[in-house]
Amino acid sequence: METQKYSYDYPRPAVTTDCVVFGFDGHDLKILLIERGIEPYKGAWAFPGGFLNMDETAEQCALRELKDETGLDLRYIKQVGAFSDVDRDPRTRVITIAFYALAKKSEVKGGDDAAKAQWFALNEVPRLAFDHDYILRRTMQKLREDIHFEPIGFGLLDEQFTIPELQRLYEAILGVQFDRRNFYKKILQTGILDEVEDDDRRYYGEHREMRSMDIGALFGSFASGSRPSYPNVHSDDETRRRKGTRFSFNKKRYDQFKEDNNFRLEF
Amino acid sequence: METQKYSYDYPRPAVTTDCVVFGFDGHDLKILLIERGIEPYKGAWAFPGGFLNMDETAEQCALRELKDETGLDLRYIKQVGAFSDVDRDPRTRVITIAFYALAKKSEVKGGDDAAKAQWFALNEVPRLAFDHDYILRRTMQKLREDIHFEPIGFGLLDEQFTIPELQRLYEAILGVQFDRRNFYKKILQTGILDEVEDDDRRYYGEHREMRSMDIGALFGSFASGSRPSYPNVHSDDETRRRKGTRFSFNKKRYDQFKEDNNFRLEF
DNA sequence: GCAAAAGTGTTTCGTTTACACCCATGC
DNA sequence: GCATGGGTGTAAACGAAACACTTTTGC
Repeated sequence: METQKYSYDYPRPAVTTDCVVFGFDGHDLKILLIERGIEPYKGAWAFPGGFLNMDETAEQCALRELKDETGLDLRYIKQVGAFSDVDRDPRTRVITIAFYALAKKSEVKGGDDAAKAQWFALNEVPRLAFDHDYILRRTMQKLREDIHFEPIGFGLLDEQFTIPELQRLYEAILGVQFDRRNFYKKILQTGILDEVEDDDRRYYGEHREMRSMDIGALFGSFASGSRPSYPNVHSDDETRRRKGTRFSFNKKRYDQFKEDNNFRLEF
Repeated sequence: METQKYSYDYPRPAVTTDCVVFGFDGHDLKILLIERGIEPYKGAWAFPGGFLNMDETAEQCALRELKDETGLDLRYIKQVGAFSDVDRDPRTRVITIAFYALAKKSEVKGGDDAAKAQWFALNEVPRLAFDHDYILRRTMQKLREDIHFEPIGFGLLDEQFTIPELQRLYEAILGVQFDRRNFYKKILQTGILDEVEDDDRRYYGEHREMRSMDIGALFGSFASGSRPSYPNVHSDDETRRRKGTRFSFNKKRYDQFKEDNNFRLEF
């Protein structure tokens, strides 16, 4: 190994990114962790992430590391913040920029490809490496705040979903229970959901790409420099007709609704 | 100048902090800028900030640089996020972690001590150096979001204030107008304000220190490692009796109110 | 056919909004 | 004394919350 190749007038911290990936299997909110293969914290679970390259933004770094380490090829992440405690990494001074990402139901199922990556339900998360326990707590806080401003629910569901699925998701994120009738009323009267006709269900596969672009436009504040690519589509059993009336998300009406309501969708 | 003293196996970006300081003079929301004395962007206005030392957190760095460059000795800042565009600094790869801070009315008045520091009303902000225009936009967004979760209004006012002052502040931050009667009703029925008795006003000076500690406890999520110090108290004319009924902020009732209302104080 | 989950309306209550006049202060 | 800003109550409209039964689906 060549050492000491890069020199500067003043000391510099190393900079990494970490990505908290949320997934929802229809009942529980989960996060994706990888088991560390090297010291420090060898054998402990941690968020996917790694060192920043000089020619990429933090967003690009987080997405690249996520793909390398878990096989997940997502496109939209949101920054949680920088974590800069002096001793957070025992090796050297490391500052990390944390993000969270939303994986769709189908992607959660396909996620175990990568060797050491594994989904954990939120209440079964083991003790994590570094300060990742703290980062997780902060990220959960941010997710709960952001859900009022961003269509997070729809980033975690596939194109078509039922209202009870959406309700369970909101309940999992916010940790509360809603009355089913009130939830139906509230979400339907916003007009942001389109009921999916029976005929459309058969063409479900062809709609996927559109759906991806919609979400991209929605998260306008997200990673600006990320290049387009397509998610790993797993046409599992559940893609076919399930019980319940299926809905899809109408971006145009969502934008309209946000403008009319001070950019809030409250539950 | 000795060069190249610090060497690493892999390239590292430089890391800086920037601090957007908000102040409120009773009518306009202002921010504190410094005129750059060196290239790049010599002569342009920018946020106070500078390079991170190896033995300090980003929060500590931002507070230190703020004091060095503007004379403001604040204690509570909140992180906006990391900005990592590859070309945001023409010299070398620089990542900045941005914060915002709240200065009290009295501190705004005393702020011009420092040579090149100057307060600008939000609608009179000049074009800024680096990507600071963008950082400012993002910071304003965050401030508008945070005002629902944190007692930001009270961080920008002195210990005693009138309800119309508080209303003007909310209006300045959110960019909307409220009905005066409804504002009174709403803020008073929360119970988080204590009316200041005439007698108490004379002891105002002695209450200042308590007030500082209250705010510290409130912003529990703020800089954890910051060391205690006391603000520059400017006993200007307005410390003495002004027109209008004066109120102070009751931390205990505020905490209670937040718990009862899902941590939101909506306007 | 039985259990579990989906789907639907109405009433009550509290919150938000709209609105006008008198009072105190400073010039 | 006049202009500016401070201080107060009520009624109407709206949105949130509470609440039970029928239908459909999966086994």
